[in-house]
Amino acid sequence: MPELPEIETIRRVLEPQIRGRTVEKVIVHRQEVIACPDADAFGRALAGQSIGRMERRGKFLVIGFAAGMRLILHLRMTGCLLLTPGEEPEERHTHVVFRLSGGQELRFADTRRFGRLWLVKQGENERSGIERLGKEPFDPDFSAAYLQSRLGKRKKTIKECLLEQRVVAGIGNIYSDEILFRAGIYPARSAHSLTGEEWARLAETIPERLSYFIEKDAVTAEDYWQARGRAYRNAPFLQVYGHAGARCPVCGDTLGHLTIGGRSSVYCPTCQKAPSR
DNA sequence: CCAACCCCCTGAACGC
DNA sequence: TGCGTTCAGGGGGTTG
Repeated sequence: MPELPEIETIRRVLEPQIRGRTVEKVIVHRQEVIACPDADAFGRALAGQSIGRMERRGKFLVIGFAAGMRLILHLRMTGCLLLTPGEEPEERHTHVVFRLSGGQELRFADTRRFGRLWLVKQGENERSGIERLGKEPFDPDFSAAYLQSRLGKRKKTIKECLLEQRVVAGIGNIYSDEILFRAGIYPARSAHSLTGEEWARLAETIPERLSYFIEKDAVTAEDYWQARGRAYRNAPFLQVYGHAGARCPVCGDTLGHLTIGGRSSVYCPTCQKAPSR
């Protein structure tokens, strides 16, 4: 589910609420969601630790502890993090519970169990993939030159390229469609067919769209809790994703649908011209 | 390096 | 209404 804007929202809501709290106890219902170390070592290492900063890198969340220890989380499709009073009944599919000082619990729930947690010491990354991520869209070095150097010779479609976390960190299926629509680029174009001007437009549009959706996604701690950690509010602002068959908000043409790299894609046939051939 | 394919799970929506 | 099928906004691993 969540892509960069939603992960950023979770970070903004939770960080001020959990920072400085102590993890009193860890309860693991499903060991398989803990990628490393094993569940016992995971709980032992965290017990008594004080929570430091919570950061985002791509679609990963990283919670810092003393001595450089980090808890890395990836929510994948259906994972969610909920901070809730300990006396509240557990949501279905709650797999890991962090009991915090003050009576609150931080709970990781995930219907499909694709999400993973890694607890790593300073310098380690344990194949979480976080070390292999490409540039953050908000990195000052993020540029047309960077995109072109990484993708300019690729045969793959530009849409598939935007989904590659090793190139740009944080874009998923929804926002790749929104970005390509905004940039006026047909999603099934081969990356190597893009012009310099188009790379420049993409480099501008990627951070622009992502910040726009981060703002639209803003939510209070109370609303986040009410929605049980699933307060995704961007749907009303999506221009193309989920709107195949509807009118293009810019030109009024009928939005089309394509399958690209096995992923559903929506685009405007007028605003995003397909190559003639 | 790259592309093509496989796998992991549950639940909602769809089609008959 | 019921039931089988398809699809979903994530990523990793293996093979050629």
